[in-house]
Amino acid sequence: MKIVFMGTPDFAVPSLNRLLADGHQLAAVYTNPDKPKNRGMKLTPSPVKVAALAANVPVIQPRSLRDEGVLEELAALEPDLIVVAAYGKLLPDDVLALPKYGCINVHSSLLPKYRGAAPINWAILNGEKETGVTIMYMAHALDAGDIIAQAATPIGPEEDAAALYTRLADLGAELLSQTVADIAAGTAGRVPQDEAQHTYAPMLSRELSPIDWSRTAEEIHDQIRGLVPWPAATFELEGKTFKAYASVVAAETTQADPGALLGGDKGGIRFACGGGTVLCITELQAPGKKRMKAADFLRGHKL
RNA sequence: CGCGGGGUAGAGCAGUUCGGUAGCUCGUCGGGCUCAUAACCCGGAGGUCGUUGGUUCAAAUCCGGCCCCCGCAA
Repeated sequence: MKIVFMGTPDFAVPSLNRLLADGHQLAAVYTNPDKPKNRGMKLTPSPVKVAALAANVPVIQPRSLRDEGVLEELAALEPDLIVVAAYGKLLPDDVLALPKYGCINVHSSLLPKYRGAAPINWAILNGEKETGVTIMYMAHALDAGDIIAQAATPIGPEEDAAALYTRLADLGAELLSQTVADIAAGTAGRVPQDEAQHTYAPMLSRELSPIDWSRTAEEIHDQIRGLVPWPAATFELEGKTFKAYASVVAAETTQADPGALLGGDKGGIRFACGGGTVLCITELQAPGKKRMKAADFLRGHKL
């Protein structure tokens, strides 16, 4: 099977590597152009580009798939199949129609739920107990194509988005491997999505960060782990804005107003939440400091 | 040269303004108390103060170069 792969972030890397390990011919890898990132605005290649170069696969980085000559270049590769995983661009209809076996996408949710940019985070933010990955044919509308295969997995009660991200990337690669084999064998299924059930998982922003202590401890716990590692849930303490990276819902209850600081010890820093519930922040980051356990923070700071 | 914060004992911090014996909390080791303890009491070990040059009688502290870390921004 002659495949063109399109992807950009870490999520796509296991899928690319799995296709290589399965012995498929990778005609080229498309990924977003190197961007100025981080301190000093250094030009940084995408994780997929790094992986592709390591495997000696040609890398193509068009600014837009609609630019002059891009379609021709892609057509010249004569791919049997285009595999997309978090590429970060919509594919024009011309591209969708190009490969013999079509274009398929690895998406990190159980479609039709959580179409869009941040399905992993939103599943946790919404307190879902289960999520998964979907391989589907790509259609004109975003994440709306016919489903080929799905794999579900439970979300651990303490699991954060970063951990789930890694797990789903591996699960997606596994499912992709099977699916490509099924497509080659002509045994792949094709089931339309139930449009009535679809929801969207929009891009994250820092507007989601501030903790509203009037929500329940459970909800805030979901917010904290759903926003790891970025943009991270934030709260105010002693006039500074801290990021919260991990928490546990306390067994105790309180009469204190939501947001009240109840205390801090080896277990963490406890705050009153909505409905008398209590949340214990166990991992945090002060401005200019590294991410650390709440217990470590308390060694140098009296509350 | 995009903007800002930071590097001091195993961990987290204070001390830097105004140079003058390396300090706090925790951990760790030893001893004590206790039915017992992550509690309490006593004692000890552990730091080239990121690095490198300079100023000075004297530098964690003042001045210059460099390295690394964090946030913003993307």
